[in-house]
Amino acid sequence: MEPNQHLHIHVEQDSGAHSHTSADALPWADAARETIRRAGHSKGAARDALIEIMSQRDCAMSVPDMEQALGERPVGRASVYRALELLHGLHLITRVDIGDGVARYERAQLDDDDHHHHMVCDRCGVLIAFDDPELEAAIHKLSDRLGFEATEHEVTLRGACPDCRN
Amino acid sequence: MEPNQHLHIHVEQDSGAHSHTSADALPWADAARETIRRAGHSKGAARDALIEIMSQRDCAMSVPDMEQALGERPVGRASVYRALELLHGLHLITRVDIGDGVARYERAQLDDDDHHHHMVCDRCGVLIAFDDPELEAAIHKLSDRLGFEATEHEVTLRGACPDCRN
DNA sequence: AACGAGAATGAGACTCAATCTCATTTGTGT
DNA sequence: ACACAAATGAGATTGAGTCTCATTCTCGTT
Repeated sequence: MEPNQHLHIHVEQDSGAHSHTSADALPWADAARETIRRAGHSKGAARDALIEIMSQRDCAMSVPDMEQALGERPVGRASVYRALELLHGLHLITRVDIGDGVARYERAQLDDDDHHHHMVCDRCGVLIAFDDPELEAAIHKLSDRLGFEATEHEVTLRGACPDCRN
Repeated sequence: MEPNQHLHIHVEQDSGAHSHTSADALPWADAARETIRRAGHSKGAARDALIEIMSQRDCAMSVPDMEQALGERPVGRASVYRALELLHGLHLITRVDIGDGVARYERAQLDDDDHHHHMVCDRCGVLIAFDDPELEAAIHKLSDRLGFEATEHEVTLRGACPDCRN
């Protein structure tokens, strides 16, 4: 029932396949470090290690996940949270909240071509990512009408995944 | 910066005004108690007090909010969480997660005419409820296409509210 | 109305993510 | 190399949420 599995689905409207591999990992790490430098920050080992870890994973990670992934490297809790705060403030990562009281974070997409949301299966706990142009369009139109300048949005579906429906 | 203010907005497409008053409060409390009874549960003072509190508020409440609202009445923490679990399981309340690590709950709408989502202002912390038929339609089409049986969904917009844009 | 099985309750211990403090280490410009 | 500022980490602290278990209450039965 823990979200330890991850899938990615792309809802096709018309075009071809859409890959969700970690091909963008390295460019993201570089872009992140560059953005941080330009924002006037010194470099630091803890933050660098965290960027390294996050660049290697496609799926949303919790802080405990990160601490485990860091393993060898001794990175203090406080530094992890500080780094996440900075990365989030610079829109380099996105916060994902699936409702279990644990914040998760994942790389923000450089091209907003790859923007996506999540479904959580109530039964097996699987976390499935998906993206849907039609949904994005509805959200953009909506925030315009509301006069709300939305810098971020998050959509979470909860229910039974295809496997658990059987 | 705390979500202590609440507004409700309805995005009109065609029809007339839509009220978001607590007119439905009493029917909801009755329906809730009836549903619980039919589900085979005995009645209990703590749960009843909680239903009373929740029926009087339109906006999403956190557990600390509820404990404060209960004030006089001595309701144990455990009973509050148990009652919420039961109410949620019976779809009588909806869980709202605005990303501050505190779960909030609000009455589920009896008619799904009044289903809504939330915007959180990053600056002043105001929590604004809205509903949009177009967004709902996009989500329903989406979950059909995904083969995901979504019993619940949640949309959260983050950014600057109309007031804070100035 | 008294009885008893099972449900509901509450005090408080406990877990764990997240925050805060502050002394120490590291990075950077001079 | 020097000095100041930024980054780091160990550990204390907070606070939401969970768990346990003894007690109280409900409700059908007698």
